[in-house]
Amino acid sequence: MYSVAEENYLKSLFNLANEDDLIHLKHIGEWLDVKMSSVTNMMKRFADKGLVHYENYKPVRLTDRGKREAALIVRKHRLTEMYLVEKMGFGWEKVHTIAEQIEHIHAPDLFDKMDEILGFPTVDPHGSPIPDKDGNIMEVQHKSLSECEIGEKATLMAVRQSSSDFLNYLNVRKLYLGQTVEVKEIEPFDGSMKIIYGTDQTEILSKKVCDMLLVR
Amino acid sequence: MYSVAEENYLKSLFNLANEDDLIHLKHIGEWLDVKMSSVTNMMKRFADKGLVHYENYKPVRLTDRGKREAALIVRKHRLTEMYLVEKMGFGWEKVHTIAEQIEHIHAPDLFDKMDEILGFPTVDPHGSPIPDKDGNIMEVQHKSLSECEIGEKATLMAVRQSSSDFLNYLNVRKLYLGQTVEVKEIEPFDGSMKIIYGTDQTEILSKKVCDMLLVR
DNA sequence: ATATTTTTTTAGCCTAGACTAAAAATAAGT
DNA sequence: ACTTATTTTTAGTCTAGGCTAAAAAAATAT
Repeated sequence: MYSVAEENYLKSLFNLANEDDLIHLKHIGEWLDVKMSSVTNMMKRFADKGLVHYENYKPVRLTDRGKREAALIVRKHRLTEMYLVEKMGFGWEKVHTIAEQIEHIHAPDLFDKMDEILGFPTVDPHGSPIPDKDGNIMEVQHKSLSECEIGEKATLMAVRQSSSDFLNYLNVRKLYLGQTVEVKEIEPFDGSMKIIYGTDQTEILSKKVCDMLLVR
Repeated sequence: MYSVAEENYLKSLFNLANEDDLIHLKHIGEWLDVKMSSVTNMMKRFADKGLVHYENYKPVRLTDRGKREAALIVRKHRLTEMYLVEKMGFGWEKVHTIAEQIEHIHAPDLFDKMDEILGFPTVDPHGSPIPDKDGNIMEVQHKSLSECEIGEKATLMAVRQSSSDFLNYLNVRKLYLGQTVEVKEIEPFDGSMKIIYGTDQTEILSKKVCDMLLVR
Protein backbone atom coordinates (compact mmCIF):
# COMPACT_ATOMS: atom_id res chain seq x y z
CA MET A 1 0.00 0.00 0.00
CA TYR A 2 1.46 3.33 -1.01
CA SER A 3 1.11 6.74 0.61
CA VAL A 4 -0.47 9.64 -1.22
CA ALA A 5 2.98 11.16 -1.74
CA GLU A 6 4.33 7.93 -3.18
CA GLU A 7 1.35 7.56 -5.48
CA ASN A 8 1.89 11.07 -6.78
CA TYR A 9 5.54 10.34 -7.49
CA LEU A 10 4.53 7.16 -9.30
CA LYS A 11 2.05 9.08 -11.38
CA SER A 12 4.64 11.71 -12.29
CA LEU A 13 7.02 8.97 -13.42
CA PHE A 14 4.27 7.46 -15.54
CA ASN A 15 3.54 10.78 -17.17
CA LEU A 16 7.12 11.89 -17.69
CA ALA A 17 8.63 8.73 -19.17
CA ASN A 18 9.81 9.41 -22.72
CA GLU A 19 10.47 6.99 -25.59
CA ASP A 20 13.45 5.33 -23.91
CA ASP A 21 11.65 5.33 -20.54
CA LEU A 22 14.17 7.68 -18.95
CA ILE A 23 13.04 10.38 -16.54
CA HIS A 24 15.19 13.30 -15.40
CA LEU A 25 14.75 14.07 -11.73
CA LYS A 26 14.54 17.76 -12.53
CA HIS A 27 11.31 17.19 -14.38
CA ILE A 28 9.77 15.23 -11.53
CA GLY A 29 10.43 18.13 -9.22
CA GLU A 30 8.82 20.56 -11.61
CA TRP A 31 5.83 18.33 -12.23
CA LEU A 32 5.12 17.79 -8.54
CA ASP A 33 6.28 21.24 -7.50
CA VAL A 34 8.79 19.97 -4.96
CA LYS A 35 12.52 20.63 -4.65
CA MET A 36 15.14 18.42 -6.22
CA SER A 37 16.42 17.18 -2.86
CA SER A 38 12.99 15.79 -2.05
CA VAL A 39 12.95 13.99 -5.38
CA THR A 40 16.38 12.45 -4.79
CA ASN A 41 15.22 11.18 -1.42
CA MET A 42 12.08 9.62 -2.78
CA MET A 43 13.85 8.03 -5.73
CA LYS A 44 16.24 6.31 -3.34
CA ARG A 45 13.28 4.94 -1.41
CA PHE A 46 11.67 3.89 -4.70
CA ALA A 47 14.85 2.11 -5.70
CA ASP A 48 14.83 0.22 -2.37
CA LYS A 49 11.23 -0.76 -2.95
CA GLY A 50 12.02 -1.97 -6.43
CA LEU A 51 9.91 0.62 -8.19
CA VAL A 52 12.70 2.31 -10.18
CA HIS A 53 16.17 1.66 -11.51
CA TYR A 54 18.35 4.33 -10.03
CA GLU A 55 22.02 5.22 -10.20
CA ASN A 56 23.55 8.38 -8.80
CA TYR A 57 23.45 11.33 -11.18
CA LYS A 58 21.57 9.36 -13.81
CA PRO A 59 18.00 9.72 -15.01
CA VAL A 60 15.66 7.20 -13.47
CA ARG A 61 13.57 4.43 -15.08
CA LEU A 62 10.49 2.59 -13.79
CA THR A 63 10.88 -1.15 -13.19
CA ASP A 64 8.20 -3.44 -14.58
CA ARG A 65 6.59 -3.49 -11.18
CA GLY A 66 6.84 0.30 -10.95
CA LYS A 67 5.17 0.63 -14.33
CA ARG A 68 2.35 -1.62 -13.26
CA GLU A 69 1.78 0.20 -9.97
CA ALA A 70 1.84 3.56 -11.70
CA ALA A 71 -0.60 2.38 -14.35
CA LEU A 72 -3.00 1.17 -11.67
CA ILE A 73 -3.14 4.63 -10.13
CA VAL A 74 -3.64 6.21 -13.52
CA ARG A 75 -6.41 3.66 -14.06
CA LYS A 76 -8.20 4.90 -10.94
CA HIS A 77 -7.77 8.48 -12.06
CA ARG A 78 -9.11 7.94 -15.55
CA LEU A 79 -11.99 5.71 -14.53
CA THR A 80 -13.00 8.36 -12.04
CA GLU A 81 -12.87 11.10 -14.66
CA MET A 82 -15.00 9.04 -16.97
CA TYR A 83 -17.49 8.33 -14.22
CA LEU A 84 -17.76 11.97 -13.21
CA VAL A 85 -18.43 13.03 -16.80
CA GLU A 86 -20.68 10.19 -17.90
CA LYS A 87 -22.65 9.46 -14.75
CA MET A 88 -22.62 12.65 -12.76
CA GLY A 89 -22.77 15.26 -15.48
CA PHE A 90 -19.52 17.12 -14.87
CA GLY A 91 -17.80 18.91 -17.75
CA TRP A 92 -14.49 17.43 -18.92
CA GLU A 93 -12.74 20.60 -17.74
CA LYS A 94 -13.82 20.05 -14.11
CA VAL A 95 -12.99 16.44 -13.45
CA HIS A 96 -9.22 16.45 -13.31
CA THR A 97 -8.89 18.06 -9.89
CA ILE A 98 -11.56 15.88 -8.32
CA ALA A 99 -10.05 12.72 -9.82
CA GLU A 100 -6.64 13.73 -8.44
CA GLN A 101 -8.07 13.15 -5.00
CA ILE A 102 -10.26 10.12 -5.63
CA GLU A 103 -7.38 8.27 -7.32
CA HIS A 104 -5.78 7.82 -3.89
CA ILE A 105 -8.69 5.91 -2.42
CA HIS A 106 -7.99 2.30 -1.55
CA ALA A 107 -11.19 0.49 -2.49
CA PRO A 108 -10.94 -1.91 -5.43
CA ASP A 109 -14.70 -2.49 -5.22
CA LEU A 110 -15.40 1.15 -5.94
CA PHE A 111 -13.32 1.30 -9.11
CA ASP A 112 -14.52 -2.09 -10.32
CA LYS A 113 -18.06 -0.84 -9.91
CA MET A 114 -17.33 2.35 -11.83
CA ASP A 115 -15.75 0.26 -14.57
CA GLU A 116 -18.79 -1.99 -14.75
CA ILE A 117 -21.33 0.84 -14.66
CA LEU A 118 -19.43 2.60 -17.44
CA GLY A 119 -19.35 -0.57 -19.55
CA PHE A 120 -15.57 -1.09 -19.33
CA PRO A 121 -14.45 2.02 -21.19
CA THR A 122 -11.04 2.07 -22.89
CA VAL A 123 -10.44 5.82 -22.92
CA ASP A 124 -11.17 8.65 -20.51
CA PRO A 125 -12.98 11.92 -21.32
CA HIS A 126 -9.74 13.43 -22.61
CA GLY A 127 -9.07 10.54 -24.96
CA SER A 128 -6.32 8.98 -22.85
CA PRO A 129 -6.35 5.19 -22.59
CA ILE A 130 -7.51 3.60 -19.34
CA PRO A 131 -5.07 0.91 -18.17
CA ASP A 132 -6.68 -2.47 -17.47
CA LYS A 133 -6.78 -4.21 -14.09
CA ASP A 134 -3.31 -5.66 -14.66
CA GLY A 135 -1.86 -2.28 -15.52
CA ASN A 136 -1.61 -2.88 -19.27
CA ILE A 137 -2.11 0.14 -21.48
CA MET A 138 -3.70 -0.04 -24.89
CA GLU A 139 -1.13 1.83 -26.95
CA VAL A 140 -2.67 4.19 -29.45
CA GLN A 141 -0.69 5.96 -32.10
CA HIS A 142 -2.09 9.44 -32.54
CA LYS A 143 -0.25 12.26 -34.20
CA SER A 144 -0.69 15.84 -33.18
CA LEU A 145 -2.70 18.24 -35.30
CA SER A 146 0.43 20.27 -35.94
CA GLU A 147 1.86 17.39 -37.99
CA CYS A 148 -1.03 17.56 -40.45
CA GLU A 149 -0.73 19.17 -43.88
CA ILE A 150 -2.92 21.62 -45.72
CA GLY A 151 -6.10 20.01 -47.01
CA GLU A 152 -5.81 17.10 -44.56
CA LYS A 153 -8.89 16.09 -42.60
CA ALA A 154 -8.36 14.91 -39.05
CA THR A 155 -10.60 13.76 -36.21
CA LEU A 156 -9.86 14.93 -32.67
CA MET A 157 -9.09 11.86 -30.58
CA ALA A 158 -7.46 13.15 -27.43
CA VAL A 159 -5.84 16.12 -25.72
CA ARG A 160 -2.31 16.17 -24.35
CA GLN A 161 -3.25 18.48 -21.45
CA SER A 162 -6.23 18.35 -19.13
CA SER A 163 -5.87 21.79 -17.57
CA SER A 164 -9.24 23.43 -17.21
CA ASP A 165 -7.91 26.55 -18.98
CA PHE A 166 -7.10 24.59 -22.09
CA LEU A 167 -10.33 22.59 -22.02
CA ASN A 168 -12.37 25.75 -21.58
CA TYR A 169 -10.56 27.21 -24.58
CA LEU A 170 -11.71 24.19 -26.59
CA ASN A 171 -15.24 24.32 -25.13
CA VAL A 172 -15.89 27.90 -26.25
CA ARG A 173 -14.77 26.94 -29.78
CA LYS A 174 -16.87 23.78 -29.72
CA LEU A 175 -13.77 21.70 -30.33
CA TYR A 176 -14.86 18.42 -28.76
CA LEU A 177 -13.38 14.96 -29.15
CA GLY A 178 -14.80 13.27 -32.22
CA GLN A 179 -14.96 16.53 -34.16
CA THR A 180 -13.41 16.31 -37.61
CA VAL A 181 -11.52 19.36 -38.78
CA GLU A 182 -9.86 20.28 -42.06
CA VAL A 183 -6.59 22.17 -42.24
CA LYS A 184 -7.08 25.19 -44.48
CA GLU A 185 -3.88 27.15 -44.00
CA ILE A 186 -0.61 26.81 -42.15
CA GLU A 187 1.30 29.97 -41.31
CA PRO A 188 4.92 29.05 -42.00
CA PHE A 189 6.28 31.71 -39.68
CA ASP A 190 4.76 30.57 -36.38
CA GLY A 191 3.15 27.24 -37.29
CA SER A 192 -0.37 28.43 -36.50
CA MET A 193 -3.22 26.79 -38.42
CA LYS A 194 -6.51 27.89 -39.85
CA ILE A 195 -9.05 25.08 -39.59
CA ILE A 196 -12.65 24.63 -40.66
CA TYR A 197 -15.14 22.26 -39.05
CA GLY A 198 -18.77 21.72 -38.13
CA THR A 199 -21.19 24.05 -39.87
CA ASP A 200 -18.72 26.45 -41.45
CA GLN A 201 -16.88 27.27 -38.26
CA THR A 202 -13.30 28.46 -38.76
CA GLU A 203 -10.62 29.12 -36.17
CA ILE A 204 -6.97 30.02 -36.08
CA LEU A 205 -5.09 27.80 -33.66
CA SER A 206 -1.60 28.56 -32.41
CA LYS A 207 1.18 26.00 -32.82
CA LYS A 208 1.02 25.39 -29.10
CA VAL A 209 -2.64 24.46 -29.27
CA CYS A 210 -2.11 22.26 -32.35
CA ASP A 211 0.63 20.38 -30.51
CA MET A 212 -1.81 19.60 -27.73
CA LEU A 213 -4.50 18.20 -30.00
CA LEU A 214 -4.14 14.55 -30.94
CA VAL A 215 -5.86 13.41 -34.11
CA ARG A 216 -6.38 10.51 -36.43
CA MET B 1 -8.83 23.39 5.40
CA TYR B 2 -8.32 20.49 7.76
CA SER B 3 -5.97 17.52 7.48
CA VAL B 4 -7.27 13.97 7.36
CA ALA B 5 -6.18 13.46 10.98
CA GLU B 6 -7.99 16.59 12.11
CA GLU B 7 -11.12 15.61 10.25
CA ASN B 8 -11.10 12.22 11.93
CA TYR B 9 -10.77 13.83 15.35
CA LEU B 10 -13.65 16.16 14.51
CA LYS B 11 -15.77 13.22 13.48
CA SER B 12 -14.98 11.35 16.67
CA LEU B 13 -16.03 14.38 18.71
CA PHE B 14 -19.27 14.55 16.76
CA ASN B 15 -20.00 10.91 17.40
CA LEU B 16 -18.99 10.82 21.05
CA ALA B 17 -20.76 13.91 22.34
CA ASN B 18 -23.37 12.91 24.91
CA GLU B 19 -26.45 14.79 26.14
CA ASP B 20 -24.47 17.55 27.84
CA ASP B 21 -22.02 17.71 24.91
CA LEU B 22 -19.08 16.57 27.04
CA ILE B 23 -16.48 14.21 25.63
CA HIS B 24 -13.91 12.32 27.69
CA LEU B 25 -10.51 12.21 26.02
CA LYS B 26 -10.20 8.54 26.86
CA HIS B 27 -13.09 7.74 24.56
CA ILE B 28 -11.60 9.70 21.69
CA GLY B 29 -8.44 7.66 21.95
CA GLU B 30 -10.39 4.41 21.93
CA TRP B 31 -12.57 5.50 19.03
CA LEU B 32 -9.64 6.56 16.87
CA ASP B 33 -7.32 3.87 18.19
CA VAL B 34 -4.59 6.31 19.19
CA LYS B 35 -2.92 6.85 22.54
CA MET B 36 -4.14 9.36 25.10
CA SER B 37 -1.08 11.54 24.70
CA SER B 38 -1.84 12.01 21.03
CA VAL B 39 -5.38 13.02 21.92
CA THR B 40 -4.22 15.58 24.47
CA ASN B 41 -1.92 17.11 21.87
CA MET B 42 -4.61 17.38 19.26
CA MET B 43 -7.17 18.79 21.67
CA LYS B 44 -4.76 21.58 22.56
CA ARG B 45 -4.38 22.36 18.87
CA PHE B 46 -8.15 22.23 18.50
CA ALA B 47 -8.56 24.64 21.40
CA ASP B 48 -6.12 27.05 19.71
CA LYS B 49 -8.09 26.80 16.50
CA GLY B 50 -11.34 27.47 18.30
CA LEU B 51 -12.83 24.07 17.61
CA VAL B 52 -13.23 22.92 21.23
CA HIS B 53 -13.49 24.28 24.74
CA TYR B 54 -10.67 22.70 26.67
CA GLU B 55 -9.38 22.91 30.21
CA ASN B 56 -6.70 20.69 31.67
CA TYR B 57 -8.01 17.43 33.10
CA LYS B 58 -11.57 18.19 32.01
CA PRO B 59 -13.69 16.58 29.35
CA VAL B 60 -13.81 18.55 26.14
CA ARG B 61 -16.75 20.20 24.34
CA LEU B 62 -17.11 21.29 20.71
CA THR B 63 -17.54 25.01 20.08
CA ASP B 64 -20.32 26.11 17.75
CA ARG B 65 -17.80 26.34 14.98
CA GLY B 66 -16.41 22.93 15.85
CA LYS B 67 -19.90 21.44 15.74
CA ARG B 68 -20.49 22.94 12.34
CA GLU B 69 -17.18 21.73 10.90
CA ALA B 70 -17.74 18.27 12.31
CA ALA B 71 -21.26 18.11 10.90
CA LEU B 72 -19.97 19.08 7.46
CA ILE B 73 -17.63 16.11 7.43
CA VAL B 74 -20.39 13.81 8.61
CA ARG B 75 -22.50 15.29 5.82
CA LYS B 76 -19.92 14.24 3.26
CA HIS B 77 -19.75 10.77 4.78
CA ARG B 78 -23.48 10.20 4.81
CA LEU B 79 -24.15 11.66 1.37
CA THR B 80 -21.46 9.35 0.03
CA GLU B 81 -22.98 6.31 1.71
CA MET B 82 -26.35 7.17 0.27
CA TYR B 83 -24.87 7.67 -3.18
CA LEU B 84 -23.00 4.37 -3.07
CA VAL B 85 -26.13 2.47 -2.09
CA GLU B 86 -28.68 4.25 -4.26
CA LYS B 87 -26.69 5.00 -7.39
CA MET B 88 -23.95 2.40 -7.50
CA GLY B 89 -25.69 -0.62 -6.08
CA PHE B 90 -23.56 -1.30 -3.02
CA GLY B 91 -25.09 -3.05 -0.01
CA TRP B 92 -25.51 -0.92 3.13
CA GLU B 93 -22.98 -3.12 4.89
CA LYS B 94 -20.20 -2.23 2.42
CA VAL B 95 -20.38 1.52 2.19
CA HIS B 96 -19.03 2.66 5.53
CA THR B 97 -15.38 1.91 4.83
CA ILE B 98 -15.46 3.48 1.38
CA ALA B 99 -17.24 6.57 2.68
CA GLU B 100 -14.60 6.90 5.43
CA GLN B 101 -12.14 7.71 2.69
CA ILE B 102 -14.29 9.78 0.37
CA GLU B 103 -15.42 12.01 3.24
CA HIS B 104 -11.95 13.59 3.26
CA ILE B 105 -12.11 14.82 -0.30
CA HIS B 106 -12.16 18.59 -0.71
CA ALA B 107 -14.56 19.16 -3.58
CA PRO B 108 -17.82 20.88 -2.70
CA ASP B 109 -19.00 20.37 -6.28
CA LEU B 110 -18.82 16.63 -5.90
CA PHE B 111 -20.97 16.46 -2.80
CA ASP B 112 -23.43 19.04 -4.08
CA LYS B 113 -23.84 16.91 -7.17
CA MET B 114 -24.42 13.77 -5.14
CA ASP B 115 -26.98 15.64 -3.07
CA GLU B 116 -28.78 16.82 -6.19
CA ILE B 117 -28.70 13.45 -7.95
CA LEU B 118 -30.08 11.81 -4.82
CA GLY B 119 -32.87 14.40 -4.56
CA PHE B 120 -31.60 15.99 -1.35
CA PRO B 121 -32.02 13.05 1.01
CA THR B 122 -32.43 13.67 4.74
CA VAL B 123 -31.18 10.34 6.04
CA ASP B 124 -28.41 7.95 5.00
CA PRO B 125 -28.79 4.22 4.33
CA HIS B 126 -28.48 3.49 8.04
CA GLY B 127 -31.22 5.92 8.98
CA SER B 128 -28.87 8.59 10.34
CA PRO B 129 -29.75 12.19 9.47
CA ILE B 130 -27.66 13.97 6.85
CA PRO B 131 -26.59 17.44 8.07
CA ASP B 132 -27.47 20.27 5.68
CA LYS B 133 -24.96 22.53 3.93
CA ASP B 134 -24.77 24.80 6.99
CA GLY B 135 -24.09 21.88 9.30
CA ASN B 136 -27.56 21.79 10.86
CA ILE B 137 -28.85 18.37 11.86
CA MET B 138 -32.48 17.41 11.71
CA GLU B 139 -32.98 15.99 15.18
CA VAL B 140 -35.05 12.85 15.22
CA GLN B 141 -36.29 11.21 18.36
CA HIS B 142 -36.17 7.49 17.93
CA LYS B 143 -36.30 5.06 20.79
CA SER B 144 -34.50 1.76 20.71
CA LEU B 145 -36.39 -1.47 20.18
CA SER B 146 -35.40 -2.60 23.66
CA GLU B 147 -37.61 0.11 25.14
CA CYS B 148 -40.71 -1.37 23.51
CA GLU B 149 -43.25 -3.45 25.38
CA ILE B 150 -44.92 -6.75 24.59
CA GLY B 151 -47.56 -6.38 21.89
CA GLU B 152 -46.10 -3.10 20.64
CA LYS B 153 -45.55 -2.64 16.91
CA ALA B 154 -42.51 -0.69 15.83
CA THR B 155 -40.98 0.29 12.49
CA LEU B 156 -37.21 0.09 12.06
CA MET B 157 -35.95 3.59 11.35
CA ALA B 158 -32.21 3.47 11.89
CA VAL B 159 -29.29 1.48 13.27
CA ARG B 160 -26.92 2.72 15.96
CA GLN B 161 -23.93 0.87 14.46
CA SER B 162 -22.80 0.59 10.86
CA SER B 163 -20.31 -2.22 11.27
CA SER B 164 -20.57 -4.68 8.43
CA ASP B 165 -20.86 -7.55 10.90
CA PHE B 166 -23.98 -6.10 12.44
CA LEU B 167 -25.52 -5.13 9.10
CA ASN B 168 -24.86 -8.61 7.72
CA TYR B 169 -26.58 -10.04 10.78
CA LEU B 170 -29.63 -7.94 9.90
CA ASN B 171 -29.39 -8.79 6.20
CA VAL B 172 -29.59 -12.54 6.74
CA ARG B 173 -32.70 -12.02 8.89
CA LYS B 174 -34.23 -9.64 6.33
CA LEU B 175 -34.40 -6.91 8.96
CA TYR B 176 -34.25 -3.84 6.73
CA LEU B 177 -35.12 -0.25 7.55
CA GLY B 178 -38.83 0.33 7.10
CA GLN B 179 -39.71 -3.16 8.32
CA THR B 180 -42.40 -3.19 10.99
CA VAL B 181 -42.00 -5.72 13.74
CA GLU B 182 -44.19 -6.76 16.66
CA VAL B 183 -42.78 -7.62 20.06
CA LYS B 184 -44.11 -11.05 21.08
CA GLU B 185 -42.11 -11.86 24.16
CA ILE B 186 -39.49 -10.25 26.35
CA GLU B 187 -37.23 -12.48 28.38
CA PRO B 188 -36.98 -10.71 31.74
CA PHE B 189 -33.71 -12.36 32.61
CA ASP B 190 -31.50 -11.11 29.76
CA GLY B 191 -33.78 -8.62 27.99
CA SER B 192 -33.84 -10.59 24.74
CA MET B 193 -36.94 -10.24 22.57
CA LYS B 194 -38.96 -12.50 20.35
CA ILE B 195 -40.33 -10.54 17.40
CA ILE B 196 -42.57 -11.35 14.47
CA TYR B 197 -42.56 -9.54 11.14
CA GLY B 198 -43.04 -9.90 7.39
CA THR B 199 -44.71 -13.12 6.36
CA ASP B 200 -44.68 -14.96 9.65
CA GLN B 201 -40.97 -14.59 10.27
CA THR B 202 -39.94 -14.77 13.92
CA GLU B 203 -36.59 -14.11 15.48
CA ILE B 204 -35.08 -13.91 18.94
CA LEU B 205 -32.93 -10.81 19.28
CA SER B 206 -30.48 -10.27 22.12
CA LYS B 207 -30.68 -7.15 24.27
CA LYS B 208 -27.54 -5.90 22.60
CA VAL B 209 -29.13 -6.11 19.16
CA CYS B 210 -32.38 -4.51 20.38
CA ASP B 211 -30.37 -1.58 21.77
CA MET B 212 -28.85 -1.01 18.36
CA LEU B 213 -32.16 -0.92 16.52
CA LEU B 214 -33.94 2.43 16.48
CA VAL B 215 -37.68 2.38 15.91
CA ARG B 216 -40.77 4.50 15.75
C1' DA C 1 -9.26 10.46 55.47
C1' DT C 2 -6.18 7.64 53.13
C1' DA C 3 -4.95 4.49 49.79
C1' DT C 4 -5.57 2.84 45.27
C1' DT C 5 -6.97 3.05 40.60
C1' DT C 6 -7.95 5.60 36.57
C1' DT C 7 -7.35 9.43 33.63
C1' DT C 8 -4.72 13.16 31.89
C1' DT C 9 -0.61 15.64 31.09
C1' DT C 10 4.25 16.33 30.27
C1' DA C 11 8.63 15.42 28.24
C1' DG C 12 11.16 13.39 24.93
C1' DC C 13 11.60 10.37 20.76
C1' DC C 14 10.46 8.72 15.94
C1' DT C 15 9.09 8.74 10.89
C1' DA C 16 7.45 10.70 6.50
C1' DG C 17 8.19 14.08 3.61
C1' DA C 18 8.89 18.52 2.86
C1' DC C 19 12.78 22.40 3.04
C1' DT C 20 17.68 25.20 2.55
C1' DA C 21 22.39 25.59 1.63
C1' DA C 22 26.60 23.81 0.23
C1' DA C 23 29.29 20.37 -2.30
C1' DA C 24 29.95 17.30 -6.15
C1' DA C 25 29.19 15.59 -10.69
C1' DT C 26 27.80 16.23 -15.34
C1' DA C 27 26.89 18.97 -19.45
C1' DA C 28 27.60 22.94 -22.43
C1' DG C 29 30.11 26.90 -24.43
C1' DT C 30 34.11 28.99 -25.92
C1' DA D 1 40.73 21.75 -22.83
C1' DC D 2 39.06 24.77 -19.64
C1' DT D 3 35.51 27.51 -17.82
C1' DT D 4 30.83 28.15 -16.78
C1' DA D 5 26.25 26.61 -16.11
C1' DT D 6 23.16 23.05 -14.86
C1' DT D 7 21.77 19.06 -12.41
C1' DT D 8 22.16 16.00 -8.62
C1' DT D 9 23.50 14.75 -4.10
C1' DT D 10 24.52 15.40 0.76
C1' DA D 11 23.85 17.16 5.25
C1' DG D 12 21.14 19.21 8.37
C1' DT D 13 16.23 21.44 9.72
C1' DC D 14 11.35 21.57 10.30
C1' DT D 15 6.36 20.09 11.02
C1' DA D 16 2.50 16.85 11.65
C1' DG D 17 1.16 13.32 14.09
C1' DG D 18 2.10 9.34 15.93
C1' DC D 19 4.64 6.86 20.14
C1' DT D 20 6.52 5.54 25.32
C1' DA D 21 7.35 6.35 30.03
C1' DA D 22 6.95 8.95 34.01
C1' DA D 23 4.53 12.49 36.75
C1' DA D 24 0.37 14.71 38.25
C1' DA D 25 -4.48 15.16 38.99
C1' DA D 26 -9.03 13.23 39.66
C1' DA D 27 -12.01 9.59 40.85
C1' DT D 28 -13.04 5.59 43.54
C1' DA D 29 -12.70 2.38 47.32
C1' DT D 30 -11.55 1.22 51.88
